[in-house]
Amino acid sequence: MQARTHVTLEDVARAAEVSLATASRALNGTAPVRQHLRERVLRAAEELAYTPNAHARALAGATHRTVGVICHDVSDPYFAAVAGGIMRVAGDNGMLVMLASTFREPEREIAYVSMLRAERAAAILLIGSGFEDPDWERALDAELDPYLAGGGRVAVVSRHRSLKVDSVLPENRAGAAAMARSLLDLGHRRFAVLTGSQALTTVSDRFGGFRDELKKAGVRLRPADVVEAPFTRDGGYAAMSELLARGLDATCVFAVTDVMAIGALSALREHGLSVPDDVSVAGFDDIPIVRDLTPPLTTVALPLPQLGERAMELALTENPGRRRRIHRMAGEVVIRSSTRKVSP
Amino acid sequence: MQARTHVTLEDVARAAEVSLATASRALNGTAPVRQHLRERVLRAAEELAYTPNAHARALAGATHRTVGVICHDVSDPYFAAVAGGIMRVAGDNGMLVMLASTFREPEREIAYVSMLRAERAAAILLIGSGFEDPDWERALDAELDPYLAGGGRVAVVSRHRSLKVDSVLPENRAGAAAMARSLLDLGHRRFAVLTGSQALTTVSDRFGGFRDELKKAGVRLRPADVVEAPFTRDGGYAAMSELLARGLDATCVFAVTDVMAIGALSALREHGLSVPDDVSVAGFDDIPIVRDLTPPLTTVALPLPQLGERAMELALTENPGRRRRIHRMAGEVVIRSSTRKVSP
DNA sequence: CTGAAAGCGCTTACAG
DNA sequence: CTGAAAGCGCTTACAG
Repeated sequence: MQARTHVTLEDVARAAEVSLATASRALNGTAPVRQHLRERVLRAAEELAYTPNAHARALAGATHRTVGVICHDVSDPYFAAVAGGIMRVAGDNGMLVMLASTFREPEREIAYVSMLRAERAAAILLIGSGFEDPDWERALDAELDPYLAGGGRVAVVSRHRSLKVDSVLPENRAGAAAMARSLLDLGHRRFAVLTGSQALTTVSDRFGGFRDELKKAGVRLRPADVVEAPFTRDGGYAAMSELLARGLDATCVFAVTDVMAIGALSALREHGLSVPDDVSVAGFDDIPIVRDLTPPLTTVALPLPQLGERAMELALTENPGRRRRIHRMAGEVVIRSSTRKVSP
Repeated sequence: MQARTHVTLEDVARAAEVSLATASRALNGTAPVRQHLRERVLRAAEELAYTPNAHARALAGATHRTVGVICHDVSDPYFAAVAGGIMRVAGDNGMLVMLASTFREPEREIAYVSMLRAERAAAILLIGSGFEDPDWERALDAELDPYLAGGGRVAVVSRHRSLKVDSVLPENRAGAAAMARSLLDLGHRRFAVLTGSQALTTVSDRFGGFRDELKKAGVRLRPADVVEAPFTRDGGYAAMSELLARGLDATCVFAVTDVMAIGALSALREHGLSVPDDVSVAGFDDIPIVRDLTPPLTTVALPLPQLGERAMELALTENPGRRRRIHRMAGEVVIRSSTRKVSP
């Protein structure tokens, strides 16, 4: 066992020959302290390499500058981009971020909310699609409700929530519909779609928006045209491979995320098919890497870092009306070279 | 102002009609408590949605399950991959990770170490290349030394440190040398190198290893063959563009990181040059995306998630000998299609 | 096995 | 402006 001997405020006060209260005030600037005393305190703190104990401060009532962020997977490029925005705003506000990866296990998410609650985080951010699962929603609310009741702030990105929490909502449905229109405009009539689990609200919104817009134009998606796979690069690769094995007859493949589209692109290349000459491919998100692909990917661009920034700002900002604030973020179709015009 | 009323252990004890001590022991299992009392406590805690105050626990002496991780930028694919490993091990050990992005500002790094020290994090991980800057080293040590003296654990990835801290060290120099040999074997004799700031130890190791190995083979790099730029995709793009503007006469371009290589690839494509037919390109790191590029990138593969896992394990594991433990991780040259054979 | 009490390291009314 | 003291919410010897 290591002797965990820390320098305390009391050590500083003694060295500076002042009271605890004066040392505290000098260090925090919370109340005026005469110049020469302040200097003595600061010098003592410096010499002793004093660092206040954040736990003691938090316990004694000072506000704790810590926010919790829960995501599915830090190493996913989508989240990495959103996290960039979160970290920027957090850093600018002197907040420390506690980050947790759930690896898409709902129980982990609930466990982390509980830990963050225990840490008395000033705010909790939930990033990424939730599940349409009433049991899970209920268990999550059981953690979130008392947290909110205790004055905690919660903001979510990409989640429909019955709860009254502030939300940043990408317009998934509208974005996917706009993409459908763009692809129809290019002349495509036969589509295939690569989706993740339909239990994820993001997936069902994007898929639904795409499918409904096609339907309006009289284009139907048959069940065989839709392949569901994990929400990852390898999922996209697997889904595309399956489609190819069945004999692809679409002229255009829409993947509900760029990450899946990247896997699809690799599957097509390995299969000897050329994009966009043999088949067009489109994605959703506009993660940074997709413009460096060959061909660069057509996609629905979401302002990823801003999603994180807005969420952080909502969480950091007082909510006077106490009503749920919703910040919608539109996606924009960006046509790059992975899609081409065809004659219908 | 919000009334931050939390349910406390005292509330639970009262509801269960036991003493504070018994409630604490029942909840933590730190000492035997008779069955019927324990059940009463657990039920009361459940009903009141009680969450222990982590600050009070930490202050009262319980160990705090929190680790701090400091990196340059969460949204960099290199770090995202390393972070994946860190989060996995942290999650398996029930630790909460506090993550900070320095955006390559040395002062921020020092400020974050100080914050993590205040948080009494059980361990601090420093991920990513340090600078060769004595002032900064000294200021950092001034924070780290008292932390270590207080029983804190520190582990670093990709850093040379004079300090006695556990380290995970990718073999940058050897990896770059191996890459040089592979490229020489392919017949290349005229090289260009895209580097980041030479003040970063990672850069100087990789660049040095590459250059020295070429020299052994009698191949010299002229100053004009080396372009320094920011350690990012855009830096690689800019460096490559500059090289092209000057009239590229190399048959092979080595970028000291994959991220820079990606930018270089895009610059080449926009310039109408084909890789590898017109020029070969190689990188370093093997971030996940590079195998999905067209052409897939030749690179020195580092086991990125393992770098994070090892660092976390070092930090979580008692160090009996109290000596600096160094975990070296070899890189492996992976030849993909971005490089081709040429006749010298 | 159980409880009363001290103590962790701060902050902040409350007097002066 | 300064200090003595209470209190934040726990854990853990110390008695019993």
